[in-house]
Amino acid sequence: MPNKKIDHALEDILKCGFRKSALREMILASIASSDRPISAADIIGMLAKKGNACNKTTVYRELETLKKTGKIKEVFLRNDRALYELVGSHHHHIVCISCGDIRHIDVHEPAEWPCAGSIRKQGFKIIDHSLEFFGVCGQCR
Amino acid sequence: MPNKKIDHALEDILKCGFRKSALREMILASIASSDRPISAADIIGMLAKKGNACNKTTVYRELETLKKTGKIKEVFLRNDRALYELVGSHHHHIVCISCGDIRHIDVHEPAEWPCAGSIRKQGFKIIDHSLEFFGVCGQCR
DNA sequence: CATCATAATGCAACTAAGTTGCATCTGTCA
DNA sequence: TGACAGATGCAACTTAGTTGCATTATGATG
Repeated sequence: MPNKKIDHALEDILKCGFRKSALREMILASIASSDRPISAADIIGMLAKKGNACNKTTVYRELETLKKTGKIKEVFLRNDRALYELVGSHHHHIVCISCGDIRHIDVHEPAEWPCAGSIRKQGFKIIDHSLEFFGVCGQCR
Repeated sequence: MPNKKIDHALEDILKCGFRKSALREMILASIASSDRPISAADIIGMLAKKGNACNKTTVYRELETLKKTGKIKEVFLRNDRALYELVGSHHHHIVCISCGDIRHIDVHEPAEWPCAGSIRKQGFKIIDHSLEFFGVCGQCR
């Protein structure tokens, strides 16, 4: 199944001086196919299941490249492992503190947070923000 | 310097079936004395500087106890290490993606987030939330 | 289309955060 | 004050992530 979004991202990566490779495409596709942020271990597992065993070093380095080129972002939802998701529509998450399940949610946010002015006054340049809700999901209650 | 807040927390911990100990008090005091979330390694370093060398296992176990008894909370601001702060006034953070510096900020939030209703409708019980701003601090610009 | 610089990949060894089992010590309470 | 259970330290372990090095493959250029 061809994916325009992924193809476009790969072209863009090419312009940054990186190359196209089957593995790069598969790793990007894994992240794109998931409806929640996934870890390096998740990616290795997904590729292995499709018969594409892949070294963990390669995955970690690839995640670094995709991050540098702005294709994916790292999200901080638990400390034991890094999670990654496609950069795209801005959204937030609900995290179950019991089973660890993570889902996307849409939040109507103010165009400008009330605190943004005072943060800027400290000389801090805001690049991104996160808003996450922690609790117990329906399954775990 | 005696600290009422810490003494009260220790009394409360006692009621939970745990005991008072010099180390427990020092670890709690370390966290309380910092104006930003700190890591297990930070705590070990702070205690060592005061001449109170302490095993890392003890620190990790203590952090677990303090978390269970609701005295501290773990915050998710970077994946490479867990950070802890005192439970108390609800607040948020600004995180410098260049130097890693983390500071508290006060945010005027809505009493109820617009999305809270739809999250609850999914059967998810919200216990806590986080709102963090990532960017570049004045020092790093 | 052949060449070549450089990016991509894998492997093994390593680092560092955090965990576990076990022996010993100590605070609390009857 | 004696005993039980929690607190502590130590060593060994687990696991996410990193690094150095050798090999392979991509794509720009002539």
